[in-house]
Amino acid sequence: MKQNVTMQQIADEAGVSTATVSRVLTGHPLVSEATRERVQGIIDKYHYTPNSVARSLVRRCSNTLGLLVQDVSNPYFAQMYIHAEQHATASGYTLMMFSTQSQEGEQASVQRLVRHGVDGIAMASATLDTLQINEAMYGAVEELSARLPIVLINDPVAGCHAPFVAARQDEGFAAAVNYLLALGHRRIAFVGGQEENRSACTRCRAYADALTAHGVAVDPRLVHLNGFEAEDGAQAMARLLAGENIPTAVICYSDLSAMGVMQVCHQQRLRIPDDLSIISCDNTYLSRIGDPMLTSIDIHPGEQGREAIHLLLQMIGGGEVPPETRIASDLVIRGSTGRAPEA
Amino acid sequence: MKQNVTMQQIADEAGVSTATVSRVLTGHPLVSEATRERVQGIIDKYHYTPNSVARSLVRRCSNTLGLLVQDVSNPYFAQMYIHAEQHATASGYTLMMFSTQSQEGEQASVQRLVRHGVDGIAMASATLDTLQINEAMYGAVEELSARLPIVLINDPVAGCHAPFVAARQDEGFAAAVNYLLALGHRRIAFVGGQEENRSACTRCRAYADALTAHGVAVDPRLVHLNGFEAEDGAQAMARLLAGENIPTAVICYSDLSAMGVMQVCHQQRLRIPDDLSIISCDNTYLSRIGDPMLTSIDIHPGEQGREAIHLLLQMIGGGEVPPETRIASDLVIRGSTGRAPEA
DNA sequence: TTGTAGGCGTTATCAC
DNA sequence: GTGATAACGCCTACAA
Repeated sequence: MKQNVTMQQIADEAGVSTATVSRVLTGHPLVSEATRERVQGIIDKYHYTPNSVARSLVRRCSNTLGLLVQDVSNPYFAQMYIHAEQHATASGYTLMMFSTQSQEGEQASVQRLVRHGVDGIAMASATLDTLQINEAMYGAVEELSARLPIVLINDPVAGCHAPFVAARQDEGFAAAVNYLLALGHRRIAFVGGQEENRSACTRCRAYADALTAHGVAVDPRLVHLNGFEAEDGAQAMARLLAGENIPTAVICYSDLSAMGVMQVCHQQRLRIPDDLSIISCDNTYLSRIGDPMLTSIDIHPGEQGREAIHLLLQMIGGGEVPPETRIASDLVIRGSTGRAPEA
Repeated sequence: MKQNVTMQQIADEAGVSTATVSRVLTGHPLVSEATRERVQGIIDKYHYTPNSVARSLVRRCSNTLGLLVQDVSNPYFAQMYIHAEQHATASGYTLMMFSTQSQEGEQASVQRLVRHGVDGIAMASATLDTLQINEAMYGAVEELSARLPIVLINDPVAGCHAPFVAARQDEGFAAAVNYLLALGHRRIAFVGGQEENRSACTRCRAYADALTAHGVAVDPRLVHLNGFEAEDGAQAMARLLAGENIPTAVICYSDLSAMGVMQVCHQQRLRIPDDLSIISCDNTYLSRIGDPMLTSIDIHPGEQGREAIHLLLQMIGGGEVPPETRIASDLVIRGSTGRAPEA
């Protein structure tokens, strides 16, 4: 392993001090054109780039940001990451992403980000998206945000004072219900998510509220918060079809849930949207690769990621940021929704 | 922003020198039980963790590894990352992943990893997976691997001497063809990938070779290397169905390609596998969320990632590593393949 | 067993 | 304009 070239060597060869090299590097104005050129020549010759570890140490900032997501293999989070990364890069920062996979890994990941000296952290935390209060995590976040810019990507958490960015999931789901009602549907099911999950509850409550607001009673047999995976969606759909009050439309927690629902519909030869309408949420590419393509609630994961980075940069710059940033949701209409079948 | 606790403060409060604190931290044996406990107490009290930036600087290694992938939103790469990350973490390392999205971003990403002082880099490079020789990239990799452990995740590249890990794509695709031939298929199409892409060529050649080995001529009208996206798969399938020599089976470059193929089949009311058999590659969760589930060639992205990290760690430890590591491919049979329809 | 001192590669504050 | 010099927070001979 060849040693990396150091600033001292550049300085020696250029016959100047390291201070001057440093000035050339950072574009400091007080350096004569002649020396600047000479030094730059040596720098180019060796393809020298300053050691950012040393630089971070003395500058006490690393130009690095952290992003925590639950699972990158979910295109929803992948999208969030990609956009966050682009924004960070465009702003001269490097984004370190960790996919925690499990709630247990979350605190450890935060610790690692901190130790690696990131200048700020955006968290799409799983732990903070549950209803069961996790004191340890709350405390950790509170403590952390006293030392470091922290932005939560989530619905608001009581007791956490970090600014957050979140989609208007409620509006999106209400719009979805209204759209289905307008198409004549009355037996509308909700599939996916989990009882203890805050996002799932928010979405499900928006669904229920929109129904009751239009005088449609919520049938608990049509509500299946049985998990986040495609397979869970499939199971829920199978049970719905085996049940008594068969729905004419299904609203899904996510694209993934919807894929499971679609799978069962195909298996059972249900025609979509003739026999059953489906609306998913997330509007990732998954909503476009099935047949028919899914009408989907776009909660803009990319924008959420981008905005989180934006807020982080503001905070690092010493600016004030609003305690909450809301991203609008849009209902993207595609082929999976249609008029309710004549009863 | 509260200052972080430093080693000096711990030392002061414990009434020892920083050297002793350091020894406690690193588990050095030569420190009395009494002082160790006292120091550890203070450390725990403040939740002190050593600043890893400073540590990296003096140790001249960061316990950090880099992974470059083309696109994390592709579950294939997400899987690779997740397993690589797990292995790195289990080995006391932190993995920094960059999703380059474009070939242009690749070199910049490598540069950033290097500057951030990673101890080694695993690259699932897009640039190195093309047939058109990219001198710049070759040079960069060669130069890099003289200074830093580098592992390529790819088929071998002439002129690059970094060790690589790659799946036996050829075997997987040959097995897929053989399986279809055994089911009586003769008109077998290939869909997805790109002419200039090395992986695509490897897979397509394996497909062609397996066919000719069994005396089946390759019909160029059945080969569509028209892109990597699901949509490209859909277009190819649409063209196949509009063509003269309609296939009874399709082998797809990837799960994504296969999703597009499936989409068109559903649209055109083709029954799978009765009218058409489909085999995909990658065996990500995509292959399990459609109906029917896809028979798929598993090229074990997770194992590739894990193995790449393993090799990197070996190299860092000064060990010798084999120039090439091959991962077997398996054909996972599911519902999308069946006997050829009677002609 | 513990402390002192020097250095890791930069940057920033002074003088000159 | 430029160059010493002192940090930044930690590790490691070497000395005690």
